[in-house]
Amino acid sequence: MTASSQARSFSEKLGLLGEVQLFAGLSEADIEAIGHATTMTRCVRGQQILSPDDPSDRIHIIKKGRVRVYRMTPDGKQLTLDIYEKGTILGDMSLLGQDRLPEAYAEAIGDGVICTITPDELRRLIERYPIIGVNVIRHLSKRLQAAERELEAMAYQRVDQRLARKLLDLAQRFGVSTERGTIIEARLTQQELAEMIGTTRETLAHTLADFRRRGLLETEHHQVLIRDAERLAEVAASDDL
Amino acid sequence: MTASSQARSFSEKLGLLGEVQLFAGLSEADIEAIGHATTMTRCVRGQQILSPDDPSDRIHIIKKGRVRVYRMTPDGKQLTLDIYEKGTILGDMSLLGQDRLPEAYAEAIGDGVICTITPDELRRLIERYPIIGVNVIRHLSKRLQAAERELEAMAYQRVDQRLARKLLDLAQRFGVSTERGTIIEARLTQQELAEMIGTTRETLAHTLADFRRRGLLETEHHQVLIRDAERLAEVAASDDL
DNA sequence: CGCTGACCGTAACTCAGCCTACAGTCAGGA
DNA sequence: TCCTGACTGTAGGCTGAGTTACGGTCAGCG
Repeated sequence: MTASSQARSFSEKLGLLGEVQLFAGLSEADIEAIGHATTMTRCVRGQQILSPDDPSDRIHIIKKGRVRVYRMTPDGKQLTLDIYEKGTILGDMSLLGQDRLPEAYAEAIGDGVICTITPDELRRLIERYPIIGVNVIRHLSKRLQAAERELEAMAYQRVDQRLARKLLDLAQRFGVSTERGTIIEARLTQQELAEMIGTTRETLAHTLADFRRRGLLETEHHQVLIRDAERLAEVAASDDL
Repeated sequence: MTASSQARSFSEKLGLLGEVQLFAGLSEADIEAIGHATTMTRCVRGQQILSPDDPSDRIHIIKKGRVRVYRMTPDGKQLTLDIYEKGTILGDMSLLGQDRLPEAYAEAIGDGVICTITPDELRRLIERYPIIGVNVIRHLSKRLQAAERELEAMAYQRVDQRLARKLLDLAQRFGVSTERGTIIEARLTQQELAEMIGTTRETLAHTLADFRRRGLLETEHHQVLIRDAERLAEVAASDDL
C-alpha cells in the first residue's frame, strides 16, 4: 500500500472488526485482542492494494468498499477474477505456508477501509482462536467453489451465456432494485466486464447490443439495467444456439 | 461410497494418517486421537467417491491412489477439474459451513485408500488442534491459486498452449523419468485429457499429432512420452501464433 | 467552455477450434 | 483366438469470436 492513512479510534476499529464474519463467534474480549494485532488503513479509488511486487508478508481483509482482483497475462492483458466486498481476505492465504507470490493484483474500486495483519500474527490468532481458522476455511471454500464454477463456464459456454451468467451474478451481489429493473451499481467499464468473462471489449459491446435489441437490458455509461432477468437466465442456461 | 471394505489394523491406519501433511505437526498421541474419529476404506478403480447426490455429511481425504474430480455440465459433458493424490481433501470444505452441495463428482482412477470424517468431527478436531486448521487453509489456498491460474489459461490461451501447460504440469506431478524423456503415468484417455483443458477429443488428438510431428512428444495408448520439455514450455509461453 | 483522454458502438475480415463423419487399433472377455 | 466395445487418428465444413479500424460520446481539467 503506497498512500494510506492510519485509521481512527480503537473503539471504531473494534466495531468494524466485529462486523466481519471472519471473526464471527468471538467474544468482545477476543476481538479486542485481535484489534491489537491488526492495522487498519483507508484507501482511495484506484489505489493498489496488492501487487506481485510487494513483499508477501501482509494479509489484507476488506472492511469497507470494493476491491477488484485481477491477474496479468504475459502479453499485458488482464483477467479480472472478481470484485470482492467486505469480509474478503486478500493477501491470499498461501502466505500462511510461506509459499509463492500470488501473481495477483488488487485495486480499490471506490474508497474503502482495509485491515492488515501479518501471516505470523494470523497463524497465532488461529492457534489461539481456532474458530477463526474454521471461518477462513469456510471463506476459502466458497471462493474455490466459485472459481471452479467459473472454470466450467469458461470451458463450455459461449460469450453470451457467460455474460448473462455474470450479469445475473453481479445483479444479485451489487444490484439495486428499481421499478424498471435491477441496476448493477459497480462502476465497471466494459473493458473490465469483458475481462471478467474472458473476452474482448468489442465482443462484449456486440453482445450487449444484442441483449439490448432483445429487450433484456439497457446500458448507460458504467451501468447496466437488467430489464428481464428471467429471459436472461434462459440465455445463460440454453445449450441451443 | 457404494462398495467399500473397512480397512485394516488400527496401527496401520495410524501409519497412513501420519504420512498426510494435513496432520503434520501433530504428536503421535494426537494422531491416535484423530484415528478414532476417522474411518478408513479401500476403493477400487472407477469407484464413485463423491457425487452431488449423496448426502453431504462426509469429508474424504485421499490416503493412497489417485482420484479424478470433475463437474457435469447441463448437456452431459464433463469438465475434469484435476487429478488429486495423497493428502487432498475431497468432500469440499464448504461442508463446514453446512452450505451448498458441491456439484462435483469424484472417482478413483486406480485402487486406493480413502479416509472419511464428518464435518462436525473435523471442526471439533480443528478446535482441539488448530494446526490442522492452518494445514487445511494452506491446502485450500494452493487449490484456489491453481484454479485461478487455470482460469487465466482458459480465458486467454489457445488449445495448444493449454495442452502444453497441462502436459508439463502432469509430467511434473506424475511423470516418470526415462532416458528417452518423461513418461506421464496417469492412465488418462484422450477424452479425459481433453476435458481437463476444456476442448474436444478430436481437437486434442489433432494437437497431439502436431506436437508429435514437431518432435515434442510421442504418444501411445493411455500414455504420453515427453521428449522435449523445453520446447514444449516455449509453446506454452509463446504469445505469437 | 473548449480540450483531451477515456470510454462506448459498430462493422468487415479472418481463423481457431467445434461438429460431423469414418476408419484403424487396442485390450479384455467368451 | 476371435469378437466387441472402448480408444485413437484424420479430415472437411461451419461459425463464434478475436482482430483491426474508425467514429461518436462522456467527464474532468486547464
